[in-house]
Amino acid sequence: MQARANLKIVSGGEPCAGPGAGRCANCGARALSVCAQVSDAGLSRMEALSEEVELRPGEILAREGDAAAHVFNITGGAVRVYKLMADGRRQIIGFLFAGDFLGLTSDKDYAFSAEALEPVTACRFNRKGYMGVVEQFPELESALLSRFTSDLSAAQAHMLLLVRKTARERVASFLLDLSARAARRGADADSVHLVMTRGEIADYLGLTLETVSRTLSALKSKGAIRQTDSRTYTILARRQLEAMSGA
Amino acid sequence: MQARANLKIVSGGEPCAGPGAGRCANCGARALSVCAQVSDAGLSRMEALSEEVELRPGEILAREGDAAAHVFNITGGAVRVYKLMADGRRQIIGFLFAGDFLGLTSDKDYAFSAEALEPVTACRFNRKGYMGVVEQFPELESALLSRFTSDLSAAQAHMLLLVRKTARERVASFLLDLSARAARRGADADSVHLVMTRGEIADYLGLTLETVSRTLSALKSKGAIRQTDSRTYTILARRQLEAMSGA
DNA sequence: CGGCATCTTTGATCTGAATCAAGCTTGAGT
DNA sequence: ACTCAAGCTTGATTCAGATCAAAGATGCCG
Repeated sequence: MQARANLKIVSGGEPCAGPGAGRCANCGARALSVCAQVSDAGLSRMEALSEEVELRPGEILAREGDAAAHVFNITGGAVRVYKLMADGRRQIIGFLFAGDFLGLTSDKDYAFSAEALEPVTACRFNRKGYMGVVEQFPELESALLSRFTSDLSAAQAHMLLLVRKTARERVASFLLDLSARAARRGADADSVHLVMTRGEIADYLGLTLETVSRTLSALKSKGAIRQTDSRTYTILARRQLEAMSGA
Repeated sequence: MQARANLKIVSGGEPCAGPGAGRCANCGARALSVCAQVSDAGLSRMEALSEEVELRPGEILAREGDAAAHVFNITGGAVRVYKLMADGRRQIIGFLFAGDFLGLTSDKDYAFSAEALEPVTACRFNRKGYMGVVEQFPELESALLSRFTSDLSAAQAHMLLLVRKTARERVASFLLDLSARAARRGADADSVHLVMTRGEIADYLGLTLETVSRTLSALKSKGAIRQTDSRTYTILARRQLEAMSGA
């Protein structure tokens, strides 16, 4: 099973090679790379819990309130994670790409929903088994803690954005963030491809789709970005964009 | 040293007795109560790392960007946790009361600042030592993971509030949240005492202090709450308040 | 008790982004 | 190549909450 490759422990923390797509042994391994000392026994128990899955756009990986059955290690494609209010108002919590994890929780149920934006490939684990194995390997557990720490601090930074930044600052921050993620995947940092719609960006940034569209147009006419096609932008003046992103 | 009492392991997860103030052995213990099996050796190592501290209003427990030296278990008083933008815009991430933890992170540095609102008593640990001991006791570690999980899901719920809720929904949610915390501490759930200023509430809810004041006045004139003094409100119509809190 | 600083309330006005409203572009399916 | 639906852009208008402004309340300290 190909998925096993995702658990192979690599020596260092070398950057994920390929530009996002397909199987990427390093993506998964990098996330766990602190645990080079994990015994073969532990590793093979992990492998036994894993299963490779593919999801079509629109397919649901997790639904808010449902029992948290799985942990996913995304190996390709893009996922949106969101919460809904009773009356349908939606907040997108974040977007996940290759190398990201989903469903790590010690709660019984998922606290959010997650849906594939594009065709997604992922390595899926039984959550209880996963958490059980993690508990037995301190190195894995501290990797998990540091993942939570960084998720939490990202959530807090995003709160700051949502409450205190203007529409322009939010959109500029968003483009820079996607650019940084592209760079981490080894792709061209100046070419930002939006896999999500304007409406989804809006729901992530706390704006409306019209405001996102207008703001992108404004950044374009200021010469900070150039639009290749309706979903791809090139960053022309990174410095300027950073200045507009508000800290 | 009194602080040791905070680490005493209690049998169940019984609610913290006193209404917030002073030393409360159960508060600390409750947070760690899953680990009834921790050996005496582990417990005494924890105790050796602990130290009781008192802080005056305005004193800083942690500063964003500084080395994360300590973990605090708040035993009395109230703390505000916040982030700043370069130009001074402030976002309050949350308020902490007796029983809450601060500084649990696997990052080198604090990602936020924290300041005492009232006189605060806390049990302070050397963070590295604390994390080290935690790693050796799986029960402690999974308590920590579940704390992170709930912090993260609280942060995500707060994002939803910040982006999608109206001013009235935010203020109603805030009052209900404080009421729930009071109930957990064993205090009267219908009497909500605000230890923070209108400006601090505003910075937490993503509003201005004028809007918070106006909204409280509006809730008062609708008969949902009654004002005892400028910092204390009584919930008169909880059902109504819940309906106004938007999900 | 009195004086001063801090916090709170309320009113008047302004404004950034939402909402309402057309067209326009893109791409998948036939 | 044509059709239709989904997504995007742009314009006009509205509105919730911000900002500006000015009294009251509260409370601390000498």
